[in-house]
Amino acid sequence: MQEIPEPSKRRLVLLSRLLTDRAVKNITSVQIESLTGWSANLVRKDISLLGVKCGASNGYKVQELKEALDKALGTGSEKQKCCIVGLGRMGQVLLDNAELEESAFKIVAGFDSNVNRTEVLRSVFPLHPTTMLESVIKEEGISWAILTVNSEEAQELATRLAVCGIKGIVNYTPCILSLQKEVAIENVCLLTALETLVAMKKDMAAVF
Amino acid sequence: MQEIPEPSKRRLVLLSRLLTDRAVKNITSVQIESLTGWSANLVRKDISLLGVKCGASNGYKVQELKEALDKALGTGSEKQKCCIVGLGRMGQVLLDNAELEESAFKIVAGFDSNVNRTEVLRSVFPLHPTTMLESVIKEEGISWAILTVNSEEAQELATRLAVCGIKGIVNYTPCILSLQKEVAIENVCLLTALETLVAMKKDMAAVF
DNA sequence: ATTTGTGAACAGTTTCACAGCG
DNA sequence: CGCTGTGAAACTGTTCACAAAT
Repeated sequence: MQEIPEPSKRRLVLLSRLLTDRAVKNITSVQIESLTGWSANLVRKDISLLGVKCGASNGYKVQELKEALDKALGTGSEKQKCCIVGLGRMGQVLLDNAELEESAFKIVAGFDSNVNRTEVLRSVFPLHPTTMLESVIKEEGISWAILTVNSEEAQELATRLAVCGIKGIVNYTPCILSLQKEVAIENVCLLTALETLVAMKKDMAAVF
Repeated sequence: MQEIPEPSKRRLVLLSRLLTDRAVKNITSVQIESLTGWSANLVRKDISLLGVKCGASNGYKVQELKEALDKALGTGSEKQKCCIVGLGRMGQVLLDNAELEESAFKIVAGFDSNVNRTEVLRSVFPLHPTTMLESVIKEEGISWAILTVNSEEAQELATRLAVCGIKGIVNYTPCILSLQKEVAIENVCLLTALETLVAMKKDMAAVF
């Protein structure tokens, strides 16, 4: 009994996505290789970590594999509650984002320090002033946060979210958030992503 | 002479960010550890890969370290040209994104298959119909793309970008893009980020 | 016959321990 | 003498090769 490696988890999340809406009944590790670029060997190893055997001479059964993935990834069961912190331009786009419609996630609250916004903006879930952050997160049992505030507020609000017991933050700000390692962070800011692309493509020879 | 490991590159990108606008002259690996969660040993190893020696008994010289990072990461020199593909709600938010203002990146073109949008929307750089994608990218010498189209168009446009010789794509769509591995991809879609957070926090025990 | 599943070998990454330097 | 810089050790993740399964 061992823990699934982090790189494998990241690939398995994407594999689950790859399998959704796929019309075929079966898929082989070689087909997955050609779709993702991960070696067929690696794909098989990753899947074997799930502890299910849903493949044979004609490849994996897509349906069974998808179910095993969702179960292992925690994406299958009931809806995970999220909140949006920061209702500026980016936050507003994510507010009524159809993307999450058929997903395992549900946004149940929005916050902004500008009361004008929380009163004027319309959404299917309630919007609150940031002063209510702690109480609403506790009452609603929110586990995940989407951070779309401006840079000046980012660390302070991240800290408050962490104190609330939030399990993870999707960070749209360019700030490096300093939090205890129990809080997972995914940095999705455009600038960071672009810089990472450049670093990946650059042949950075270590000088040795 | 060896290549810098990918995990190190990703950390170094974030380290560079951490150092910007930092008022202090010096910073130690232990301070970086407390800000980032990476062990001080790892921080020193990462920095040593740059081949510069900018630290001593009172820590690293922030200025020198920052310069070495930007040089190694390719983020220091002249502006990198980017384009936005897809001018829906997300694309529009990124259009006049102040975030890139003082960065190494410059958006020089936007594309959308809806000519209404390319004609009505205002921005400091020109907007073109998607039919112009190949010619504009070639003429402008654009290296990086920000993909904000809807899911249906994502793979087709990614393929066209790859054919143009684009070096990397920041993927805002929930699609898994299939491209030759010369094209770097950073997935920043909200759904993927949330699913990754859940997977990271879940104690996924491999069944052995 | 073809493809999975997996232990063992290999490669990559991180940690450790301590020499060297300001 | 505290902190960096770095080989060597320990650990983690990937590839390989082939037995098992259908």
